[in-house]
Amino acid sequence: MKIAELHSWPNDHKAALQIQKDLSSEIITRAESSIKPRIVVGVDVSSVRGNTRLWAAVVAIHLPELKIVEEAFATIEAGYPYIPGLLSFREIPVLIEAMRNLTSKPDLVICDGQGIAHPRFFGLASHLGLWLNVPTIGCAKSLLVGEAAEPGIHAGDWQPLKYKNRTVGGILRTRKGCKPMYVSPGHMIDVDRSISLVQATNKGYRLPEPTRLAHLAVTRYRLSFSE
DNA sequence: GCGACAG
DNA sequence: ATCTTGTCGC
Repeated sequence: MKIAELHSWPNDHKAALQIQKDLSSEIITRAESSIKPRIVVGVDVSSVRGNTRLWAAVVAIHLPELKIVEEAFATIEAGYPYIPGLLSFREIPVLIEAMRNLTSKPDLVICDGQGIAHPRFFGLASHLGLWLNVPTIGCAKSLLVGEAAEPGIHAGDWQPLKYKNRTVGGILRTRKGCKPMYVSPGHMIDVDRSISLVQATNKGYRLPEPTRLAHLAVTRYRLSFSE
């Protein structure tokens, strides 16, 4: 068990890398259940250049209607800078705080970052999923690691994302003619199900609805502090 | 050593 | 991620 490390925070980069390596073995890369999720939560974090404060919004959506059932927020001082590959150590504390303010019980969380499509197979979505013990999907707007063929131009077209001889996710065209999304399992889910659930939560925009609404919500929340 | 690099 | 206007393509 590496659960102790799950709740201990790294003092330096080297410790952070080791924690990711150790915890990655705890990640389940298959579907925990075949039951369709009803409550899907989108999460997003916002900040301001030149300031260390972070704001977070979590938005619970009901499937398949894609309607908001609840929103929750939190803001704290960042305890960690942004370092590619170590994003979760920066964003998880404020996300945990926001999740504590949510009364709905999520069946699935969609994160704005990578899952196992990560140098040590332990991106933000994996870290958050392990911490919350909830199925999670990483749905990022750009690539961190891996290689894939260019997906077709139509919505729904996708290609497997490979990294170090493993299929770690897929590059998914969520909207015709738009830049694709980088989808990977976070925890307790597999690649195929991650792809299909991102599509099931898409409402015709590039971003899946939970993520899109969380982004709008966190921007609104952050701006409410400067007035 | 060099380039790449989620948010 | 943030800052920031108009502009091009489906």
